Amino acid sequence: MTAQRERIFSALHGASDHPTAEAVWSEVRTDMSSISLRTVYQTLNDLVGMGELAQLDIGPGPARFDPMNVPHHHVVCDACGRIADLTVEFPSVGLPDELAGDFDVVSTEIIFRASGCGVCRGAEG
Amino acid sequence: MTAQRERIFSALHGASDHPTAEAVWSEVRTDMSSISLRTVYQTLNDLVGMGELAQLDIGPGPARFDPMNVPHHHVVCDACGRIADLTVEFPSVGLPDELAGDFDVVSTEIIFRASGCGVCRGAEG
DNA sequence: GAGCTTAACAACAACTATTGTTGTTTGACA
DNA sequence: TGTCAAACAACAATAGTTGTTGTTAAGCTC
Ligand SMILES: [Mn+2]
Ligand SMILES: [Mn+2]
Ligand SMILES: [Zn+2]
Ligand SMILES: [Zn+2]
Repeated sequence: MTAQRERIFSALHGASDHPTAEAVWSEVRTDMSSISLRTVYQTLNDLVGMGELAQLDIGPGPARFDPMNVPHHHVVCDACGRIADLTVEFPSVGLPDELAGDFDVVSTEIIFRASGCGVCRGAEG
Repeated sequence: MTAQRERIFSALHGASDHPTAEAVWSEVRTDMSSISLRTVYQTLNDLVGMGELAQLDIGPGPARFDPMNVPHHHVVCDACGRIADLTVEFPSVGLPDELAGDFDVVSTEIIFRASGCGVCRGAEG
């Protein structure tokens, strides 16, 4: 673990908003002005590979990175882009028997999509 | 509705595999050799805007387009990229009360991720 | 059917997000 | 201190998608 890796890791754990790679870069550059965006991408990919981070690809735009390493779900506001965590479990959600033999399911993601949220509504009045 | 639009629309309804824009382009070009990829993207976007199609952004790579206009869920094989439809409903899945006031939820997507599937397994032996 | 109008089109350029490449730095260790 | 490997920064390139613009073609008027 190099200084860059540690700094990126801590930046992510300090952010609860599922930042993009560029957002992480922005944050990290306040301390390490010479770090390259390439290194941030590389490190984030490594951490995802190690299972330390999750990568969220929710709709168009850049990938978001998620420091929470317990499985959880998300609520996405399509108006402002906010992504909230949802630690609730839904044990009743499973693949029907007819498909269970076809697919080796390893995880289940639930995404609630919203047309607006408290932050949006608050921002405009 | 122009000939191009009609052809793109029919190409999508003839494909059950959630094709990419490029795949649609490939298919359509067998008949209309001069159609541009730009037109395919434009038309697909228009159809999504009209609610005739859904756009799926599942993980990295190009967007996939979905002709089924009843809400449904998906099973994704991360090994081969196959995406299967799941018309089962999960009525028990909803946003917990504590967040229901914050987010104006308009839809719910469930994605089952698989590490392999019948097609993969069959293909290698 | 010629002339006007407008929407859609093809061609091409630009852009965003991400990854490939390569030479340099850094830090562990002999 | 010299050797080595891993990680890095700089830069180039790629994939996917959208912006722009001049051209074509369909619909309407007379
Ligand atoms: Mn999360
Ligand atoms: Mn589908
Ligand atoms: Zn919002
Ligand atoms: Zn498969």
